[in-house]
Amino acid sequence: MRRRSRKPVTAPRKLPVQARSARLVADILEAAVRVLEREGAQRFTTIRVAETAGVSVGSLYQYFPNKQSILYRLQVEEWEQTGATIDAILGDTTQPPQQRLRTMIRAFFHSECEEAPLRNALDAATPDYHAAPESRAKRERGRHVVRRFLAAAAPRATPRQRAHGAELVFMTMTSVGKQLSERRPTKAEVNRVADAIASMLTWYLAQLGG
Amino acid sequence: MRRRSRKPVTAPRKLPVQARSARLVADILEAAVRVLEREGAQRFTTIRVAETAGVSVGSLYQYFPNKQSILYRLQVEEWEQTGATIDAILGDTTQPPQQRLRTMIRAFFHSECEEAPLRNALDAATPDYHAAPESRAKRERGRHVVRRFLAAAAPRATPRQRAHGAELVFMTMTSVGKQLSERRPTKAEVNRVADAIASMLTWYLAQLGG
DNA sequence: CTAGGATACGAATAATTATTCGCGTTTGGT
DNA sequence: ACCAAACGCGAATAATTATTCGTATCCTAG
Repeated sequence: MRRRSRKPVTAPRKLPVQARSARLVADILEAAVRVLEREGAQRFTTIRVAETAGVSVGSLYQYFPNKQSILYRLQVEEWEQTGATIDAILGDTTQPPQQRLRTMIRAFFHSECEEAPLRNALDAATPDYHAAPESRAKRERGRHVVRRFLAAAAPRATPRQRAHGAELVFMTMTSVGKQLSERRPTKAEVNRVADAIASMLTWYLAQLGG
Repeated sequence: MRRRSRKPVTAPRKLPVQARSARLVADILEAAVRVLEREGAQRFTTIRVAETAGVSVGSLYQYFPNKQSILYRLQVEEWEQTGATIDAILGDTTQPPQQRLRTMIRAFFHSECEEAPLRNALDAATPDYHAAPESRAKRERGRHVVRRFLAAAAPRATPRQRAHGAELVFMTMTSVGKQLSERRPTKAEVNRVADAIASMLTWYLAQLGG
């Protein structure tokens, strides 16, 4: 299956310099998404990705040191995108905090549900991604954004309380969003659950010192 | 890797009739748990399980039709145990509903965290377990228990509201519990999160018609 | 005590997979 | 037009794995 390799899985073997290789890398990443969505984590193989992309395995391995690196790259891109969305909504100071929280959770849940097959397969294919420093850094940044939001949402809380509150908001949001996405819910269901979660968290933050 | 087989993965190939084979089956299940805990889902192989159990692969395949059936059996046993605990706590009418909810969530979270390596590996090793009818039945029973509890916790809510409430309680509890367990938290952290979640859910149920 | 079913064994089988490597092709600068 | 580097290829390699099956051993009923 796998040869032993302790090299960092994220370091590319070679960087694309000509236009054709840049397109090749893009094609591979796009194909990887399609393979994950259509075949699932179990059937995510380098040969299948290469075939789907219309290139050969050898070409794939010229720009990705191993299979994991493709998956890691997709994970990073996923989180960067949703992270930016969260950041934008929570930082929109033209809205009152509770409105921001509700809007953000709705957006997050819908995003999770729309890309459910991809995200679930991606999570299943990268069982140790959470331990990776990249993942920890991304989530730390997410928690930081939420913590800054809490300065507005719970101004009278102590820093310690705010840290706990941010952790709770972040954890509840991400975990419920993930589980909800596994059920393939309707839009109405998503909104219902999102609003319930947002209401509970709003109440919690008010208790904390809103 | 795997030969095609469309037979139900849960049907045992043969039932143990003599004492030694009954012990063999027990040894295999016990070894499977240890392999999952110590090696993880990725390294869960039939040979490793057989070796750990001190038996041969051939013997293993005499009582389990395939690798999946071992994992499915462990999943079923896991959920039966925690399901019974939830049932007992929520049904204890000597306590007020909000107290029951808090106790149950604490117990559930601690149970999840204590067995985190096993549960996480088990989930990773059975990516399609949630689609299996056995799993759906177990969770349906769990939701039913929560729904019955809501009759006491939110007596003035409509049946529809109670159904939604039960879904929310169940989903929040299981998803947050799972995510929490992945962080290897201290007991104090577990209690803090459990109490926060319990408080939020209690407030939500009160809004619903407590 | 003994035969026949139950049990246990583990090397062999067959399939799958990640990754490599040598060779032919294309590209872009001069 | 030419050449060196970049690129692309895919059969070959090596490792791993689930599962089978022929054979040897054990247990128990009669």
